[in-house]
Amino acid sequence: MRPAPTILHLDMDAFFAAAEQAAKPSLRGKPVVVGGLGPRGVVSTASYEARRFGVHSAMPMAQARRLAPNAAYLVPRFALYREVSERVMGLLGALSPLVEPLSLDEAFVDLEAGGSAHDTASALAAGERLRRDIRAATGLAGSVGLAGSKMLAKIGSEQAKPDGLVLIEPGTERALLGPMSVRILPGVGPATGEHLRRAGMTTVAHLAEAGEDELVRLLGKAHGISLYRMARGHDDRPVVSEREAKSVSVEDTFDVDLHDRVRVRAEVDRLAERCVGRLRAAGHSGRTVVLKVRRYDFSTLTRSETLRGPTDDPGVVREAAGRLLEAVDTTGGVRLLGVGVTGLADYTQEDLFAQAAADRDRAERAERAEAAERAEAAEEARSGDGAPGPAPEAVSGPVDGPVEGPEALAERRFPAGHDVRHAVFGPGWVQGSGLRRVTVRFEEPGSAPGWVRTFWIDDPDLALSEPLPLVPRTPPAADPAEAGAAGAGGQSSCPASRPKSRSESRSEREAGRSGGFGAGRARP
DNA sequence: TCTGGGGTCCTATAACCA
DNA sequence: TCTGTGGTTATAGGACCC
Repeated sequence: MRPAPTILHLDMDAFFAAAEQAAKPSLRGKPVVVGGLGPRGVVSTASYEARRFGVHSAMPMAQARRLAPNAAYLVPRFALYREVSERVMGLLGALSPLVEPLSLDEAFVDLEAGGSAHDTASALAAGERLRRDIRAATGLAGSVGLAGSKMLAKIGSEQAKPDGLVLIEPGTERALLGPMSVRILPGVGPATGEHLRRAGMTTVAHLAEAGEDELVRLLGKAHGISLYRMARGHDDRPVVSEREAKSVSVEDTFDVDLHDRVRVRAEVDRLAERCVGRLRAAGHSGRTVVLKVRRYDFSTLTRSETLRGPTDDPGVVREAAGRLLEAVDTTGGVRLLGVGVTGLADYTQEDLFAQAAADRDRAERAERAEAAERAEAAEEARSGDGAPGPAPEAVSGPVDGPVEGPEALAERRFPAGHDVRHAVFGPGWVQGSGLRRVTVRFEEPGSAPGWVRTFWIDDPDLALSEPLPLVPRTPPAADPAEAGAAGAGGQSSCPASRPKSRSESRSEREAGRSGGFGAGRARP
């Protein structure tokens, strides 16, 4: 018996960028790029408008800026995305108790387990209803794939993008998959793709023809077997709702490579503290401490140490990470450091020596911290190419990348894209900051595109604020005026009375279907 | 101006033990 | 006692995913 197409895969379209566009009316229909804005940042998400310039996820931000110099560049606001995600996941939960979130913007749902679909027609109806509900609740578009397996449902949602639904009828898998690139299959990334290409296999059909033995020979047992099954359209992985975390880790890439051992050690200490903070917040302890070092040449190595029992003691993790660091050659410079804990448990074994060790450690750390301050100054002198001295405010701040001048200070206090509130002008968001000034655009999710104004960063009337909901939490009862402004997908009713600039006209053309959105103003 | 951050899973090798 | 075998752990690295 063929399975009914009752596995649903939801993928929100350009999620981070779309959420920012919904929050900021002037960005609708415009290229928006969300990601790290530092010198070594990469793109998290590009809006569809930005993708037309060739910008895509994981691309170095510098390259994105070259391709789309006029796009809006924003740092991610996870608090906002989490909130939207929770609303979406809530809607999925209403369809079935079997929901498997893959990330903030993606999930599988077993519709049959929830009794919300049992055949093609009912699955289609549930999928379309879900897309409508998501749009009503969040203002955002999500694409849906429906199929008899996870793999095919995911391929379906991929094909449905943007803002669509695709159902893959059971029985049509082989014909559909055959001509597709091997890269469509889960687990085939750049390395495996290249490996297969060298063996003459570029399409899914090639894999199915090659046979299991050949794929196992090429890729190893687990990978070979699973890939052969997938290539033939077989995938019986169940939707699992609860997954236990297996590790917790934090890592930082530095704007400038670290050369000084003392500074490196101080950073490892900080990361260990942060890691344990997260570990504890999750109610876990862990037994194996992992240190990760990426060197100046991007070569990455990890060193790990397994303790006698699980711990959530910051001193113990710090010490272990410090010991691991001692075995690593960092001459030449360190680009990234990370500290992680695996072998998670939900209890700790009170280590009798932990207390004593922590005491000893504290004394050592105090010494190191002093030395680190000196080293940091030296680091800056080496790499600063004439950068101005540290701003007074920066000195008391946490050790975090190079000492900042006035430019970086404003950027950190008012990160691009974050919500602010002005005592007189009300809610808005940071359009840009630097040289001790902040430029704010005064608009909010339901409003018309707003105007901009620039303030000094120490303006007492200006403060960062929490993200505003994209759609009002409790929709007002059928008031036509209100519904028009905030209801369906942020269709802000904004007449553009001002003549459009050339770049705006182009953006709107490129925006295609979303052309009804407000014009806004050109970015400075 | 090359290349983030937080994960998962798999493989190979070595050590240890019965 | 020597040798082989097989299982489990620890460790390191790599690929992949969003």
